[in-house]
Amino acid sequence: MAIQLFDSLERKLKPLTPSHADGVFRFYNCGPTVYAPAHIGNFRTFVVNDVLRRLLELEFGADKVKHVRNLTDVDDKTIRRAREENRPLAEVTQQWTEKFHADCAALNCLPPHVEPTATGHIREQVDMIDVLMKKGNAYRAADGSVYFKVSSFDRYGALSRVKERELQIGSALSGKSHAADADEKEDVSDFALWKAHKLDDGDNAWESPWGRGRPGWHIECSAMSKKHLGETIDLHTGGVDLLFPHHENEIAQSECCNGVQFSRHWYHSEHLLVDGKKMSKSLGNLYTLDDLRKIEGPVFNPMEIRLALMQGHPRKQLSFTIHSIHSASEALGSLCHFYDALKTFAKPSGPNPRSTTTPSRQFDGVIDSLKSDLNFPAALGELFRATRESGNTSESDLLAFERALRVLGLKIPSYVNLPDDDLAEDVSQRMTIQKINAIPAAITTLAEKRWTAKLAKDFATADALRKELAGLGWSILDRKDGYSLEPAKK
RNA sequence: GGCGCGGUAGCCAAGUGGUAAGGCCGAGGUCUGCAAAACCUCUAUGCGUCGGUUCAAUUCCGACCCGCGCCUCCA
Repeated sequence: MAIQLFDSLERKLKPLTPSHADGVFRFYNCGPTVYAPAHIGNFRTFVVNDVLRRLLELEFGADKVKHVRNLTDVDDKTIRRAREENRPLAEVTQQWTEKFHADCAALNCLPPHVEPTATGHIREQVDMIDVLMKKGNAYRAADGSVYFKVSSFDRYGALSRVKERELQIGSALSGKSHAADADEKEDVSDFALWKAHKLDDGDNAWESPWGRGRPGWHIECSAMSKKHLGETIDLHTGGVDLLFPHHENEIAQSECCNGVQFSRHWYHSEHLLVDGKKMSKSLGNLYTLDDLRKIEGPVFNPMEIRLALMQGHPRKQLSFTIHSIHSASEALGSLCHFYDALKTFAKPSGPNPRSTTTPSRQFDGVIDSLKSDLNFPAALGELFRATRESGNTSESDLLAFERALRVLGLKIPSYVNLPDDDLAEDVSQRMTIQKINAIPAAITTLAEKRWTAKLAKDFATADALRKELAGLGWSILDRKDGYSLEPAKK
């Protein structure tokens, strides 16, 4: 069964297939603008794309997928941030690039094979603009900026189905002018390919045939996609808000420049909603990973966030609340127990059983649901259902479970390690160790006292100490041969 | 005004022309000094409202109500 994915352009499910002779599936995903920490809405999109990447690799082979995701490191926002902080642009974007990478790693998102930057591809962008100028799809305005002439491209609006005329009406009705560039453009719909240098841009300008300036936002993806994946790519993805104008403009630029189809397939993931609205600073409902880390404290596990972000269908808006994390946390906990039980009872049959055992079909429903338009809720439903129905004894079930987890990109904290465990990456987060490290000495002392009292069957004292610990925000959990401490659940 | 999406149990959320996956919460049970954990069981005669088509509609069609997004260099 081929991977079926909704195509935003043709508006129907289509199978994903590589089109180039080398069999490599070419996949471009619009990345972040690096001027601030990404919020969890951004990460919803990146998690969706991460699962897609993992699914593609499962389908075509790890060496048959090329995933490119750009970094926008020069635009109004990055420049403004650098100016406000009185720092060089490159320093600011470097800082936020590193933060982005750290957050992605925490969420277990695989790095793309190529992560090109806009400032690293000025030449490629200039070259494309040059072709567009020569072909008559672009013009230079009085101030030295270069604009794409939307009326020169018949198919403009095919993706967003927004007709040029309606666009103008819309602009007029909303009473908002396209402020900065409005005066120089021949038509409201035209968009900047090259922005002439302004005072506020500072040093952030490059030479071009049209004078000093910097590239417009849209051209970077066209240029970098072309350079790293070729003129026709197999899939282009991003958040819905990029559908118009960003992706519409990319199609116009690339197809006018190259004369061939730009992307064979378009895919857009929907927004994460918080309090029923799209996240925004002005509404005060914007969460970064660090915001959630602060709220959750020492029990914070980024996998809970990943799981929470996967609760809804990627093409539908998803409601996120703090309760979502709690819900995901509990669900993840049950997966942990299942995984431990499976590892304990599914006795390895040889020195390296994983290499000779075939995964069972127990968790195929997970993969099948993902292949069916990335149906996350259905896939997770299958995961939990199959978990409950599993006999807990089969080694091939263990392999099947691990394969399902890998595609979902879920890392499961585990107390049990098999001697031949090749899943170091998947069990690297040792919950116990993390938690023990975070326990203050005073708490440990109280817990020891309570344990002693319990062994002496002095339950009154033991219960009093448990209460005291609870008051301090810690719960004590008795185990078979001891106890463990955990921060009290909220 | 244009374009698009959605309204399913307390919350989140799949799905189907033939009678509602899954997760969380809640309830009961087993276990346990207690608690927790774990495990088991239960929890929508109903899928925004009103019509229509049909042997049969939550699922198709129409109208209406409500919510959200894009039309601003927002994932």
